[in-house]
Amino acid sequence: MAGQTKNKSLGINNDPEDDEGTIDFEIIELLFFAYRDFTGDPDAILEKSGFGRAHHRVVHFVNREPGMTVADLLDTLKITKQSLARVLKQLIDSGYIRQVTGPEDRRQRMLYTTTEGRALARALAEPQSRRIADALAKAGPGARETVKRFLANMMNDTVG
Amino acid sequence: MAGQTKNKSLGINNDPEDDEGTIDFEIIELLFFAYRDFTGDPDAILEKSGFGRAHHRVVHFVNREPGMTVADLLDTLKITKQSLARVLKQLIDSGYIRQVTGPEDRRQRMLYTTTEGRALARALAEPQSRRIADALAKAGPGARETVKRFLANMMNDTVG
DNA sequence: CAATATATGTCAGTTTGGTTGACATATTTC
DNA sequence: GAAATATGTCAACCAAACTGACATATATTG
Repeated sequence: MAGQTKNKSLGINNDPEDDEGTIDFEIIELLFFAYRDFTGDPDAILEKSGFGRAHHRVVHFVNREPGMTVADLLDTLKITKQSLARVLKQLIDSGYIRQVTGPEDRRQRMLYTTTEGRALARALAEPQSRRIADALAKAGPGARETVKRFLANMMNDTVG
Repeated sequence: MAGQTKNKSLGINNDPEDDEGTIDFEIIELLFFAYRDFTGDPDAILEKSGFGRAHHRVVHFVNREPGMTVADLLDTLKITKQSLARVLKQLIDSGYIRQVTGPEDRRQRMLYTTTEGRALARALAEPQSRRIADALAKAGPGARETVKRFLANMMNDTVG
């Protein structure tokens, strides 16, 4: 038995072993720490711009898919339009993102990064990209494909 | 050239190709979506308890390292003690976590999950663990070791 | 022993980024 | 012309972080 029994009368658990073997605490925690430090990379740049992580995500996805509509963006971020509104408005007012009335459906607003928005998106992505490259290089050959498959499978809408 | 030139006079970028090859947008986005869906797993359980993700993290780490002090926890979570205070107080008042005065240093409060806290931690970890197991299985043999190395290397304090 | 440092707790106010609900406007579709 | 859709906006609210200030108990140090 791995269990310790002292403190049992207090309802205290001090035995970390019981769940091992059934629950994958190791990768759960690696994901937590890896993602925490990964998202910390752009913070210095964001602070200079006066933006937060919400702005980061918006600039990122608009830059990646130029011409996406507001509805597309809401679907990607899985937030409400009221949440998006403030952040998007600030990015438009600051000149990082522009809206263009949809050519087919004039109700739509197609979103584009400006030159400055594009530069911001790139600056934010750069340290993250470097971190990934280093981590993959140290993880050995073939790591990129394995990690890609793993992460894709972790997503809800994975088909295969 | 991959660039489109229309809209240039408006300062609009609609060319997603420019950065590819230098910035690893693919894995940046896979990480975003994978982590978003991964952290969504426990939400249903948390809602029943009336807790949030902050509570989840506290119960998780206290359960994993029984007897850790408040300072340990702050260092792990990288938040301020004022942020931790409310969440920790709620968990103590609800009977999920207990504090024990440090046997050597009586200023310290060693943290332990109660039986209920342990059950909660396990319930929260279970769907995440299942998601990981499925993703690893589909990612092929050897995926676990590669993913572990990759994630560990993504952390700030990775030595090797 | 007195002074200082440390671990923790708490009060008060602020910020970011999310939520719901209601309603307005322009445009498209039926 | 009526209904549905895409977007925007107002208002209130909430979760979870932040800063700054201060209190208490205990440990360490001069």
